Amino acid sequence: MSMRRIAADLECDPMAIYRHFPNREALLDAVADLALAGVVDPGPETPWDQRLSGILAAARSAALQHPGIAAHIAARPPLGVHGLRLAAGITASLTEAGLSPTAVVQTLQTLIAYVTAALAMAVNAGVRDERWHRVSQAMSGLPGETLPIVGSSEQFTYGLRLLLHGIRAEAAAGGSR
Amino acid sequence: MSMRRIAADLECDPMAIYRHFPNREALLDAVADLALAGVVDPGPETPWDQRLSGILAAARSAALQHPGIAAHIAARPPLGVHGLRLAAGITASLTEAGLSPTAVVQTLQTLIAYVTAALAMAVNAGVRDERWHRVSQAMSGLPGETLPIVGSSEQFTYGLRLLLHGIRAEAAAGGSR
DNA sequence: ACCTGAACACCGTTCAAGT
DNA sequence: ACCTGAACACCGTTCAAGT
Repeated sequence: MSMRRIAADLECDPMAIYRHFPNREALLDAVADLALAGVVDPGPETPWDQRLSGILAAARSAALQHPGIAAHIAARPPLGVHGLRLAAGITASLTEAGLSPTAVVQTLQTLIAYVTAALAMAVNAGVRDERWHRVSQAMSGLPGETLPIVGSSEQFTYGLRLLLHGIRAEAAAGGSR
Repeated sequence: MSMRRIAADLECDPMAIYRHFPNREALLDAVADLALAGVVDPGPETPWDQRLSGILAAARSAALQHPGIAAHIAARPPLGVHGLRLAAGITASLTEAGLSPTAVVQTLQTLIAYVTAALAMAVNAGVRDERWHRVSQAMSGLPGETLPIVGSSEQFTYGLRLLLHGIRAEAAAGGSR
């Protein structure tokens, strides 16, 4: 929620917020970046794939700890200091993996797309989205109990593993280009 | 935009809409599904990876032809008739690829996450998001002209290729499980 | 010069009042 | 019984009026 709601929680006039931020979006950007402050980059000593997974998983769980802001993180490019710091870590990992500069940027975009979507799913799925449950049941015919939960960290890890396979294949195929 | 706006365009009372749909979300779900009506599934004769790419790319471009509804498609599970039809096509492709039933459901979720995120990027990036441009520049040091455009179909295809690599690897590793 | 809060132009939805 | 539209409880933001 926002502006009036935040102002009420802060026990101040709604307009006082506009003294500090030009608009609602700027305020949410700032909060979003703050939510990523605690995410640690394992750094260049860690193997690139572990570093990559580490950053992405940590960013995901950090965002989920502030569910109110997760939707906004999911919707905007990471231009705050912490967002850029993590993007730099991912970029370094991908470069170390052997991708060309162009491939690094494309893969960075793909990864951010994936994390934000996984985040969005986790947020508006609660923990188990009844709607998703119905899709899965309709498709698979599996009993409900064994289905992977939408937006779960297991589900996130699975998709990330697919992408890591792709990155390795891409690096092997065109690394020097 | 919505309810009052739609009613104005329809030249009717805003409340008349509530005679046909219980709420705004139900209306948008219906419109979203309609937007996917024209997406054709190449069908089982087509090799699974081409079928998969075909469905996803077609769904993406169909959604982008109605930019007003793309954001909603990006935010909700595909439970309309056309959404389920496409999900069934994807499921069939993944099964043919050799994934286990559980892997099929997990991969389906991953793919939908990716498409919806790519869609969201394309929508709120216009065609070239100045914010994204800044991230990419900060990261890569490449001249702006050569950067892949955020939310472009080339960018979409690149990420999809990564995922297809992952699916093939997964099928080869654990197909019979 | 600074800050407050009334006011503007919205929104989705409810529900009493009309037919 | 059906439908309309006034009203409710919001929203982000502007801007005139106060100090």
